[in-house]
Amino acid sequence: MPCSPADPPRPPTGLEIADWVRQRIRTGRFVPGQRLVEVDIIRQTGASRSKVREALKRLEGEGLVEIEEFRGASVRSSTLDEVRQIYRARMALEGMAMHDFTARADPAMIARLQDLQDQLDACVRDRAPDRFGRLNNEWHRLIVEGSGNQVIADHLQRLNVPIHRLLFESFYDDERLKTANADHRAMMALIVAGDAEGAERAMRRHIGDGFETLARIESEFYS
Amino acid sequence: MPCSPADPPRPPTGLEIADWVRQRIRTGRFVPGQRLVEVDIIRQTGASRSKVREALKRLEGEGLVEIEEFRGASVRSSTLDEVRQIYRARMALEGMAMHDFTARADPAMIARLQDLQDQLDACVRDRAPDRFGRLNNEWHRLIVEGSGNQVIADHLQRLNVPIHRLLFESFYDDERLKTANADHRAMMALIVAGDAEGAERAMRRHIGDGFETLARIESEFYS
DNA sequence: ATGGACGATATTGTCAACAATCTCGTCAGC
DNA sequence: GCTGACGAGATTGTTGACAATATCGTCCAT
Repeated sequence: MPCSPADPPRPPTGLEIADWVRQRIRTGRFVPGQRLVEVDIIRQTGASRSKVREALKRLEGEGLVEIEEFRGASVRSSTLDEVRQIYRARMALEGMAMHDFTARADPAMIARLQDLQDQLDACVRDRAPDRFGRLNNEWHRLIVEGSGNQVIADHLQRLNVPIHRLLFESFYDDERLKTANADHRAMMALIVAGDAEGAERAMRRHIGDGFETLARIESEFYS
Repeated sequence: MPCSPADPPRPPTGLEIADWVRQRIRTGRFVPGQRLVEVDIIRQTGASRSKVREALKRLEGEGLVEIEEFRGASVRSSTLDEVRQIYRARMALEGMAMHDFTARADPAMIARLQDLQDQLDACVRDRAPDRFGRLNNEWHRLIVEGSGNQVIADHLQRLNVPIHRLLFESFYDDERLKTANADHRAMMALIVAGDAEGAERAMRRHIGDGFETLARIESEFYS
């Protein structure tokens, strides 16, 4: 079993450290307000201090982390109003992505989307909110990637990081799960019909409804 | 003349260096493809090397510069297709900002907007495309700031940096100047009438037309 | 017990020296 | 003249030591 000779213990790069921290923020392993002490990250990742500092600066630029002089980095927390603003931006950008996707979609992409849709239907039948959440993210990502607009894709990816957990939360409400899936099916129909404007409107409504549900569920967590 | 005792030669911070470089990229003092040599920036700004490197990394995160290992930073250049994608994102976000502005606008904001509009009219009469460009930027910024959505404002600011020069270019076409100003006046009317959806559609058309004009003018500069 | 001054420790910010790599001119060989 | 190897200088990447500041426990006076 010849193991490849050129990949053993390579020290992580700044980008990798940033990914590592970002991942942990997304999944809730690092919670808002938590301090990110350089030495701890060094110990856990094996990176050098420069790389860790570089990564934290990068995450500050993304708005994920707050850095105070001589007090270091901590996970930034969002207010409910900021979440609302993020959802508003998502409505705009994902709506536009849906518009362009519909105008460009070829049969192969539509087939991939249909495949995902079938799996989502199965999740609704089986009451599998967690899996539904994952596939739902895939579904949205497919639309955005298929829109042919990498700029919008990048900005959406950044917007989604701070609300990653919330993107799963609302599907534990069975009613919301069904509504969301019905939205998806309706959008599929509009895509197939080539109705770009209709699909865009539907996407915006869909995301707007998602926030309303969320606001009801989560409002207790915010001031 | 007591000069304040606590502001003498303070070394620039990383953020200030980033602003300094960003400004020079925006105004075309640094052109796409140009190498940004650390020592040169140090000499011109008086910052330490750490700060300069920090600033360049930050700008890389913003997509403004490209950093290659052991080759350093250079100003990233955009293809025409990327400019198109940026304009598409602007249509989405500024459209949404216009929607929310119209729904929220109070008399004071509308008055400030009207004031700017009067000055824009004067520029059209006087054939002052340069001043028109500056005031036009102000006009758009006022809409976005007044929308009450800082997230959208931030993302738009980032989107605008690489196309800053282009935002002035098309107004040297007298026809475009008049059309754009007519768009503005029409949007003002929709805002006053409280027609948020109409204003959003108008803004999207306005930006879309801006790109079309640009694409005609500038297409020769891109492959 | 309480509040405030003090100091030890922990943590972050800065800098300069050194290492790694690239760039570009030079020159030998064909 | 052309090509490719070579090497000096230029530029970037990395590390470690040191400085500046914050944190938190301790002790003393009241």
